[in-house]
Amino acid sequence: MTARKGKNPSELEIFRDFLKHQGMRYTPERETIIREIFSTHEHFDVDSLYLSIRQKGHRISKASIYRLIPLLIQANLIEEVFFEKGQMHYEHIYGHEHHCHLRCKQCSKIEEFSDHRVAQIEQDLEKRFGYKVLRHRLDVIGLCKSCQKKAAESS
Amino acid sequence: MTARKGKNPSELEIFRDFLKHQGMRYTPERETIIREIFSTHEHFDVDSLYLSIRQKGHRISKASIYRLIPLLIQANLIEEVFFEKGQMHYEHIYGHEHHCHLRCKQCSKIEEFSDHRVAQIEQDLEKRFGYKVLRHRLDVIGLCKSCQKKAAESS
DNA sequence: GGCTTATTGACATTGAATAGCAATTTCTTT
DNA sequence: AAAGAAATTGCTATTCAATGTCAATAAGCC
Repeated sequence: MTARKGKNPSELEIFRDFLKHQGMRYTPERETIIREIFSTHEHFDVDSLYLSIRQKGHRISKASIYRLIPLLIQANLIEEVFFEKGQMHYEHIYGHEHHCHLRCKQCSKIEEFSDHRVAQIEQDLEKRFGYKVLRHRLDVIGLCKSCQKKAAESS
Repeated sequence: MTARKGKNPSELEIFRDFLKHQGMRYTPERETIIREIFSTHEHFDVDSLYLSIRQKGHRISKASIYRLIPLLIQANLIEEVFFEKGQMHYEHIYGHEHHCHLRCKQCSKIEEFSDHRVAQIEQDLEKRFGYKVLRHRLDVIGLCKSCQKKAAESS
């Protein structure tokens, strides 16, 4: 399906360049973690990432994950999505169509969507405030269909 | 300026009703905390709120603040804005014109803005996904004018 | 291969947020 | 207005995500 024609650099190549530029080193541990992050398009937190890496038989310490995340953010490969139950949640943004989130306040279900009007808003903001816009995060919070039904029944 | 004509209930009245509805109690401690939150339109975190309450001579424990915040969120009086340096930041949403944030990635400066197109997006989402939309949060991240200048100089 | 220095992993530490509990205080019910 | 049931407060102890420390290891350059 997504036949990569060798034109876009992979996330690993990008990160390798990023590290070299900073005088840092490319290690097997870092590669393993990045491969795992990019193996799905799901959101993740440090704990779930750690577990899925372990389940695949790799022995990597949690500290290495914690240390890698700020670097991946700096390299624009992942970003913070939301903070829930005491843990930050992330998702990779490279190689993944940008999208916004529609979240149910009650059951935490998430729908993804995108809307070109946000890009227009960004352009206007650049003109109005003189910012160079890098990215945005739009979270819409509401009640999903079934939670509305439940709420109506219990009133 | 903002002559309150007694028509809109105050945040305290709303919260009082909310508490009664839940079988909970209205206490002087809760009133003091709410008054402090609504005395400015600034963002706050638990620590800064605790300090400003103490500076006004009130003796309220931090635990009471931590316990009150989820209630205020439930009552739709405040909401989480962003998580930074290990602390959640909040702002009150009742009695305060809704707005979005344009944040500088480098220096953390924040510009507030609002845009009617977001309301249109919400309406479309309700139709498309069958959600009842309650609110949204749009954070645009970029580089402010002076940080762009700095970046250009040091390249 | 050898050298410099970043990185790893294990453990200790920090600090925001939560839980437990006795002493109070609210609020309803006489 | 007084009493009683139950929620709340403030203190302390606890949890646990995230960070710091440091010796051992390994990457990357010559």
